[in-house]
Amino acid sequence: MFKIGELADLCNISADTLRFYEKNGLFQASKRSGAGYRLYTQADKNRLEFILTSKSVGFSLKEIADLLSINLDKSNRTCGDAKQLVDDKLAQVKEKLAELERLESSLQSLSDACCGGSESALHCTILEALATPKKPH
Amino acid sequence: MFKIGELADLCNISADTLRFYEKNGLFQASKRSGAGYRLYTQADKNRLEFILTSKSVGFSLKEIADLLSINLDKSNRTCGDAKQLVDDKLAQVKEKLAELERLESSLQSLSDACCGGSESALHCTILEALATPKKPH
DNA sequence: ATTGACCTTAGATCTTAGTCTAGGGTTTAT
DNA sequence: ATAAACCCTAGACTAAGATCTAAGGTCAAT
Ligand SMILES: [Zn+2]
Ligand SMILES: [Zn+2]
Ligand SMILES: [Zn+2]
Ligand SMILES: [Zn+2]
Repeated sequence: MFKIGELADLCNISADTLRFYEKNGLFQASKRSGAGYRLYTQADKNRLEFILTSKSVGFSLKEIADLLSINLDKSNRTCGDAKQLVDDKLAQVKEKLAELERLESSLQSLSDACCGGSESALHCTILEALATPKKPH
Repeated sequence: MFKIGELADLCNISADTLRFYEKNGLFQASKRSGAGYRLYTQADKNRLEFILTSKSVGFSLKEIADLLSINLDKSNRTCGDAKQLVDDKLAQVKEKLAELERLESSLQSLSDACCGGSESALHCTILEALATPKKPH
């Protein structure tokens, strides 16, 4: 059994984060000691690793709760259920990517057009471009 | 002169947002009416358009404040000053892009490996992969 | 003269994922 | 037996960019 600080160290997160996950219903210690200390089992640690791996591929805590509920009830849930969550997330990520690519290209154009020199910015193409209203897309 | 609602409509934002920008030092009405109503000039509108265009290429409000201060004092600032802000932002955007591309590829692998069918999720490769601790990169 | 649309302020609330503090109890080692 | 290191709770605070609410004042038209 691990105390909260031990588990936190093992998983490279803080004890505060573990308490936060608990408060948000993601993750509870299996037991408490006589003094009220949280005591985590290996199974608890596995569940936490599931959470952290999910986080590392971009899922929010709310989405991770959904993944966990599928994982907890595997035999009554389908591959389709799991894949749906992944595909929804993938779609979100692609959307953000597209937006960031748009920003990247706008910024690159701004940067390319400006000499970046040390003369005054009176005719700076960046400032001129930013002062020009853009039609909404 | 525009009242706050008029300017907001013209620029497709809310009056609340204009008050919020004011509170954050980005943007103030040139005048107030006898009753205390904000009154905006065409120059105010130009400044707002600068803000909104900057926002649309990804600058935060804090960064926009920097851009505005360069724009307001053009003759004492340099192209290099302006370009620096753009290049810093570009670097940030590229960083986020790289992270999102990493997420995209992880999610795509998860999705590709799962049949997505309607049988039980007992052997779902997605759930298996998420249960496998990842070494930190 | 009263309705409705508009404006004012200060302050609360939202989202996300925590971090930090205060005030106190427990365990371990010296 | 006492200090260090750990744990507990509840609740406040952070960033960012708004949005919403309450309570009230103003303006145009009927
Ligand atoms: Zn130049
Ligand atoms: Zn320039
Ligand atoms: Zn399957
Ligand atoms: Zn599957």
